[in-house]
Amino acid sequence: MGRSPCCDESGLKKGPWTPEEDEKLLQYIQKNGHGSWRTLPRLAGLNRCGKSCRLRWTNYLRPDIKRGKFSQEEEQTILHLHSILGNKWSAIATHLPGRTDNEIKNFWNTHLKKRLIQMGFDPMTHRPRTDFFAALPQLIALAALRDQLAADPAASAQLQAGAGGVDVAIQAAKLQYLQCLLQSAATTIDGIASTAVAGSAPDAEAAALGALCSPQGTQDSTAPASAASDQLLPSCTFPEAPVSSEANQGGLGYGGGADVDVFACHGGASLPPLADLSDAATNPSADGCSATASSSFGGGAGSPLPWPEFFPDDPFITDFL
DNA sequence: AATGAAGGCAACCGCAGAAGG
DNA sequence: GCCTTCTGCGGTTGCCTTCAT
Repeated sequence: MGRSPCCDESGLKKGPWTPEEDEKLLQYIQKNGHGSWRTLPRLAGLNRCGKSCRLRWTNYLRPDIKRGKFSQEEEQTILHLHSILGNKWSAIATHLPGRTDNEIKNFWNTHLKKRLIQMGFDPMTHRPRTDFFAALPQLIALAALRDQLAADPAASAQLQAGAGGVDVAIQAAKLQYLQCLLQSAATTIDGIASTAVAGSAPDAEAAALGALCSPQGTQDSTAPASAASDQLLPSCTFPEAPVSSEANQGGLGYGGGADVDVFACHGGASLPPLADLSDAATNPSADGCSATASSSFGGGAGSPLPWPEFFPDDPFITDFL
């Protein structure tokens, strides 16, 4: 496992490529192919190491490189594959024609990852964040509230009918949300090993490929992709959280149970731009279903979480998002 | 207009596996 | 089977641009 000595050679140029260097490399490869990357620089008259040439070619000069912003469909593909494969950028890149692993990696690190975090998802597991211990006192208070309501249904009904009903409903909804997080945390702990190494598991990759290669979406739960995904990514849907049918049908045609789970986590189509989060917060709707249906997230698909639109200004909830 | 902060991206570094002798 | 070389990959860095003050 010797280290490549190519970059240890002194006197080789580093840093940004000049147009002249690009031209030399392009001309040479178009004429001769890249052959051995190690010998290429000398043959092409470049004072660079082979590694640098290969990187420049694969990430920038290759004629089939697609430049520009990632489309929503590409974004969905990345999210979907990342949820299954993890940081296997090259594997992900094979399913995005014209995109390089480096580009995808950068896009993930600078955009998607941040959005997931801001939405309260763990970017590695694609599951709701579970750092709820900071909110333990509130959790206890909510649990007490639940007990109180359970013990006195009449009072509960009265409260809900009266002026305080909204507050109670909100508190109950919070409680339900927290219970979901707790449940999610438990399953995360159980499955964290398999989830964390999902990308390195050949079966997982095969499953992902199977899902992609599947000629049409299928609800057949015996399909390998579905089965594998169910194992690796236990359902993380939220109570009452609507799973956009558009999301499962949209664009990619992955189909199958795998997509249901994965996109339920992400709330359907692509993630909203960061700005949209505040938009959603300032535009609460009357109920969870309509709230998500009317969300501006990702091309009109459902919101990932109904709760922020219930009580967008609540610091307790925003702490989670 | 100047300056600092933040974001985005190209490129480098080092590790690991494959291939060949 | 062992060693060396080469290639590919993922993580990280640093520069450049944009935005905010």
